[in-house]
Amino acid sequence: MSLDTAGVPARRLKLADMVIETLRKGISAGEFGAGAKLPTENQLAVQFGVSRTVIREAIAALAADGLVQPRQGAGVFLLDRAATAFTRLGGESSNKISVALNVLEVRMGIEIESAGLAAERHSASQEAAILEAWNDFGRLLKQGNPTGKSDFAFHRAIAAATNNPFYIEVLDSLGSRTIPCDVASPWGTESVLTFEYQAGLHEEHRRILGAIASRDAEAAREAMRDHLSRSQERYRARLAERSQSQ
Amino acid sequence: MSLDTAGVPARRLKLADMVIETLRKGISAGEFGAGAKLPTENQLAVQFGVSRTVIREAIAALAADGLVQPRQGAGVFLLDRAATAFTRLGGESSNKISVALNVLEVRMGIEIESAGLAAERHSASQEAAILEAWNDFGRLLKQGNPTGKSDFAFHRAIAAATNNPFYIEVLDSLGSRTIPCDVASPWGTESVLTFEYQAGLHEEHRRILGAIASRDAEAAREAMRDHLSRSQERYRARLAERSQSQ
DNA sequence: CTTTTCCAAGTTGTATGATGACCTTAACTG
DNA sequence: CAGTTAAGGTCATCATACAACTTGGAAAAG
Repeated sequence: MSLDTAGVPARRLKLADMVIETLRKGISAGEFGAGAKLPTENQLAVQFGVSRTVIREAIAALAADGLVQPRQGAGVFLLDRAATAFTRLGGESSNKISVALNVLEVRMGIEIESAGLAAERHSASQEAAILEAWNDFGRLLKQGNPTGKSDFAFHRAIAAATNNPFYIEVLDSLGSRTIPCDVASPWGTESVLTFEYQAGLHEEHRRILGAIASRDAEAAREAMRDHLSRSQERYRARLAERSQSQ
Repeated sequence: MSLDTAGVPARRLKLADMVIETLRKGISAGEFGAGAKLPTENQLAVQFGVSRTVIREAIAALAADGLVQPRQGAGVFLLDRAATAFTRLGGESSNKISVALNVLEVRMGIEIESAGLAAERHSASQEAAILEAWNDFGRLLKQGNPTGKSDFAFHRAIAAATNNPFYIEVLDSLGSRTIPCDVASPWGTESVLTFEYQAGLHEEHRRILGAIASRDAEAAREAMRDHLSRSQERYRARLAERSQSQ
C-alpha cells in the first residue's frame, strides 16, 4: 500500500540532502541573481564543509529538478524558472516543473473521461461517496482546515464511480505527485490556499457533481475540463508568482 | 551578457544523463519489480561501463524525481508509485480481458485529449510527421504489408504534436501491447486484420488528421473518440472470439 | 531445538586526488 | 582593430579508500 517509509521523517541525514535543501532555499530566497552562476563546486564544498562529491550530487539533483544547469567548463547556472515553466516548446530538457505541468495535462485527459464514464455508470452508493467527499470538503473549508485530502477524495470517488479500477490506480499513482489543488511546489510546501481559492474549487466540484448525478456525461466532461483547466491556470500562476516574487 | 542561456539547448551528452534516461526507461518498462532493489552501484557501473560516480549521480537525479529511494547499507529501491504508474499495465496482468479493456479505456481519455492538444499546438513539421505516418499506413495497406507499426506511429506522432513529452512517454509505456487499434494483438499476428478493417482504420485516421490540420480541437477530440470507440468495439469482439477458442 | 547475540560480508555515503574536456578571458600577433 | 593563441578556471569522469549502515547467517546461550 503506502510507501514503506511512510512520511520519510527517518534519519536520512545524507549530507547531500542537506546541501540540496540549503541550496534550494538559497535559490528561492534569491541569493543568486536570475541566470547567475553559482559558486564553483570547490567553493561550495569549502563553504558547506563537505567534499566535492556531495556538492556534485546535490547539483545533480537540482539539475534534475530543472533549477540549475551545469555547463562543463563554465559553471553552474540558475535557470529562469518562469521561462522554463511556460515554455513547453521542445521537450528538450525535461525539468521537473514542466514535467509537473505536463503530467497535469495528461491527468486532465484521464479525469475528463473519468467524469464522463462516472456519469454514465455510477451506482447509487458511488454517487453518495462523491457527494460525501464534496460535503467533507465544504465542512473542512468552513472549519478552516486543510481541504487537500478531501479534494483528492472527491476526484478519487469519481474515478471509483467509473467502475474501472484502473482509473483509481492511475489516479493514485499520479495524484501523489501532482495534485492540481494543493500542489507541493519544489521550492516550498507552504501552499497558501486562500478561502476564495478553495471556495472556487468547491463550486467547480459542485458542477461536476451535479452533472454526474444527472448522468449527463457530456456536461460532466465539460465541468471537469473547466475545473482542471482552471486548476492548471492557478498552478501556473502560482509558479510564476513564486518565481517572480523571490 | 544575457542571462538566459536558453538559446543553446546544449548538445551536452553527459554520461550521467544517458544513464538516467536508460534507467528511467527501464523502470518505466517494468524491468524491475515493484519495490524491488535495483542492481548495486558497482553492478550498474560495470553494466553501463562507467564509473560509480556517474551511477551515483544518476541515482541522485532519479531520487530527486522520487522514483527511487537509496538506503545506505541496503540498496536502491524503487518506490511503488514509480512501478504502478503506467508500467506494469501492459505486463502479465493484461492477460485478463477485463483488465486489458480497462487499460484501453484509460488510454482513450489520454488519446482524446492528446488529439485536442495536438490540434491546438502542432507545428508544421509535427503535422507533416502525422501526415507521413498516415501515408505510410496507406502505402503499407496497399502493398498488403503489416500496418501495425505505422498505426502506432500515427498515434505517436499525434502525441508528439502536443509538445508534451509526457504524452509520448505514457503512450510508449502503455506500450504496443494494448493498442486499441490493432497493432500487435497479443495473441496473434495481424492476419486477423482484414483489408476492410484496416481501410476503416485509415479512414478514421484521416478524419483525425484533417481535424488536427485545421486546428479544430473539438473535432479532433470527437474524431479520436469515435476512432477509439470503434477500435474498442473491434477489440472487444476479437477478444470474445479469442476467449472462446482458448 | 529455539532463541538470542554478534560478526562479517555487502552496500551506500563520503572523502580525496588526478586527469580530461570544455569554457572564458586576456595576452599576443598581424 | 580584428583574429588567433595561450593560460587558467571549471565541470565531467575516473579510481581508490574508508566510514556508516544493513542484512543474513553463524555461533553461542537457553
